[in-house]
Amino acid sequence: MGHRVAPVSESVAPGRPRLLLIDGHSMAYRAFFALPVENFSTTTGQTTNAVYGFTSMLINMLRDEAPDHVCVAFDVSRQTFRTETYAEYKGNRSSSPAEFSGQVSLIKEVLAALRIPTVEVPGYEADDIIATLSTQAGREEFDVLICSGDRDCLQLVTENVTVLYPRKGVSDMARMTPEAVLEKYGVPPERYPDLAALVGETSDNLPGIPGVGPKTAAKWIGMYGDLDGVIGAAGEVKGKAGENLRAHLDQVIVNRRVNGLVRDLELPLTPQQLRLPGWDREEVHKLFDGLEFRVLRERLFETLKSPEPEAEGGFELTGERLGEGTVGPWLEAHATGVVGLHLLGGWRAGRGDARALAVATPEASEGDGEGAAGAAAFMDLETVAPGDLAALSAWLADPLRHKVFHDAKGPLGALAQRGLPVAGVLGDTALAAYLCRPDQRSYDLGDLTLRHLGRELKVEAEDDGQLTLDVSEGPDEAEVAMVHARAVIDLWQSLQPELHERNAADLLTTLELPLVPVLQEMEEVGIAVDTDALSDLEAHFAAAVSDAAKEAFAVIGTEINLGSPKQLQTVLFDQLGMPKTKRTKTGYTTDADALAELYGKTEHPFLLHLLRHRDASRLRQTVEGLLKSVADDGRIHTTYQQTIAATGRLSSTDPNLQNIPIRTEEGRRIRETFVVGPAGECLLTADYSQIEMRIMAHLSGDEGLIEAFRSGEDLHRFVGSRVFGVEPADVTAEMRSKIKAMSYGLAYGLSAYGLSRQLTITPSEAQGLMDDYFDRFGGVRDFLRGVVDEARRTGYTQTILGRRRYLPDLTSDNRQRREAAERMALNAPIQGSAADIIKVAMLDVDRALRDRELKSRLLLQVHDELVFEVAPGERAVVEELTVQAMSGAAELTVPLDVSVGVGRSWHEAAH
DNA sequence: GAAGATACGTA
DNA sequence: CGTACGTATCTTCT
Repeated sequence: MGHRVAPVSESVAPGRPRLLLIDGHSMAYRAFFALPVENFSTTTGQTTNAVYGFTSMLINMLRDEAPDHVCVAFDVSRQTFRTETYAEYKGNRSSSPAEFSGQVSLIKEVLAALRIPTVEVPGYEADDIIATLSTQAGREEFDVLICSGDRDCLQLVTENVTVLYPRKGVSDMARMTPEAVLEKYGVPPERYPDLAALVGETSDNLPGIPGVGPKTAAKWIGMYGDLDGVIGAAGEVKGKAGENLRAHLDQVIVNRRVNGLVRDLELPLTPQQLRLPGWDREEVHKLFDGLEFRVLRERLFETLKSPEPEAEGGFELTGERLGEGTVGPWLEAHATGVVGLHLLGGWRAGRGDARALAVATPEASEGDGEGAAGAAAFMDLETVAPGDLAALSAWLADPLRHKVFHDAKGPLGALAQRGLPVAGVLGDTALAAYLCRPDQRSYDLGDLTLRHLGRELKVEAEDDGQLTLDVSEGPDEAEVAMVHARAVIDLWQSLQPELHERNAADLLTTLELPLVPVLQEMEEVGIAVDTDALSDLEAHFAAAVSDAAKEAFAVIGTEINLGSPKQLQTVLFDQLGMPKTKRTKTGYTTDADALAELYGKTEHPFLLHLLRHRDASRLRQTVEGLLKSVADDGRIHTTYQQTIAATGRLSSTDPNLQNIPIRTEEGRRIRETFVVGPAGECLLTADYSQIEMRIMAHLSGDEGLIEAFRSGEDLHRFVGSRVFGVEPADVTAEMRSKIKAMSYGLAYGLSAYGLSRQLTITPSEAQGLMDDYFDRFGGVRDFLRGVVDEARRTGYTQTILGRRRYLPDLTSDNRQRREAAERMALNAPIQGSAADIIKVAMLDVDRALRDRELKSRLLLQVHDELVFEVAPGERAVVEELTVQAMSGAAELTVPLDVSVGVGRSWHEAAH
């Protein structure tokens, strides 16, 4: 037998005991319909959607409500005292689907493994058990929560009894308190069965009074006090409703007899005996293995493990400001193992300034006593004595002295620019946390220490209970910096197991971490800009904007703000009476697609001017932004974000150089202003051709697609010839563009409907096109399906380098969220593998440039493209080693083609 | 002034 | 009812 784990309850603050009562059947049935049957079956063919949904709901309850007593009640059979009273009771219910029936016993097994008591009583329903327990518990000072999809339970609601009624699926619950019941139904909880008797309950096959809904029923109960009052006054109720009431009095009385819950059953257990005894880890493992519940298992263990020590306070500190002559000795004494570093200073856009450095050793290293405090030191880099600086410099540059930073890119650059290059960077806590959970929005050090260490990022206050006079004086800069360094090293150590569990340790060491200095240098170098040309462009686009605005105003006769969607809607739909477009949250869309469609319908010239205005002001705004970003050296230094995109891509900010226009002629003029610097020979761009489709071919192993890439034929032409059954030469431009749209759409989880919208064909034509595609490229279909299935089983997707993306929503009972997660699951391995590959290429190129001591530099990365500034005389060698590095970055079953171009501007270097 | 919504540029 | 981003602008709320 497995060892017991302490129940959640023991950690909950003392107070009134909390009892959770669940209607097992009702919730299981809800779960069954909330989750798609076809997505939940084990390899042996057992359907598990209801078990999954129920267990998921249960885990959420245990986590969010932290009950210390729990009971799940089940119905025994359909024969109850109610069917004796009223033979038709629930007579309308068809027998439950075959896939459902078998799952109830599995749910009972889950409950058994969790040591959650279940109760059932022949002749009675789960609701009666719940009613009895909640009545008893109410007398014994419990707070009671009832989880049931049966509205009859609402009669049990009191100040201390709340019903959680599922709104949608099994995760979205309405908290029905007395106030909520009154608000929703217009009667207090104890009168609810009176109301239900009048209105009827379809799901129980209890007919109500025709023409009487909750509003009328609530009004009557309000007037006559309760059902007896209503019945007594039946004679005086006027109108059709009154007639119907008199005609159906018998049914109403039956209804009321049947829907009242029994509160005094003989039960084998009292509320006190429902206390959770702790659960059986081993049995849960065995059971979940059989059910193939990987994600749920993790959620369960995460939820029910000894709860997080909630922000147990901050960090204790034993640290010192290093004075003259002490830096070398301190480092020798303390900084021999891995240490955390925290730099004070500033850095952005590749430039940095390092003012002071804090170093901390782990809080408790092996061999030390329990809670032994590590050492910490602080040194001011601006005032440090030459001898100390030399010692620090040697230590920083020593690759055998292992260091960990949080978000190293800025600090490494800042230190290097102060003449202190750093080697031996073993880790980066921001990158580590990102690789473990790439969907997080922030990897702020404070958030991470709270999340992983359960501690606030602050200096532990001296708790001597005394008020000091100078309350305003907090910890000084050095203390704060040392605490940060301590947090970094403690966090690093606590991240290790997770890093290995999630297969991310190698990815960190061999890919993301080595990329840090590469990105740092790209930012520092920047790209040269022809500011004069850029200013000319600004004027040009500004003129186009006011031109278009003038003409637009002339057409409609008023001057509105063309940038305001709200004002546009007034003009388009109210004043000009155009047909309504697709809905947005606040009205109707005025996006470019919709405007073009409107123009097709109305040919109204205002639309043309508006579109021109949009284009021109967009371009002007882009140019303005770029002009503002030009640094004193005449170059733009973007910042690359390495922990933002959940798929593993980089992103670029301040300014974003990954979305510089290229599609339109006017837009491309902006690319002409990105130029080679004065000392360079030219710019060189190198990009992967169709890398995502190649990855699709590789991952799917589809013979047809692989052949397409090996044949050297134009991809879309080749695929088109297969899909349409014609010779490649006979693939028309229209056929080719349809195929192109579909091929790319597949990698995004495009639906037939979406494809039809994009190609302006009917959904069934689009479906036909997709069917033909998959007939010819069945491997692609199998692959896409397999990706989602596997992700649902394991909880994550994987790239070719093992980069994971966790998608818990794949098993959400909310269809929108689930389908969104499915599309992410389709896309993540493809987009992410492409990101892996180009990162490998960047490392290889950087190493090659360094090894050969070339002066040319990598400047930009735009997802599948690299931009270099080529030093005089190096064009051929840079081209050669770039192609080498990029096409050799991964071994795929298809070649990785790279195309290269050179020119004085980014535009000219395109190809 | 912050926050949300809308629109749109790239791969 | 197509993935991944960043930025500018307008609107609404605090």
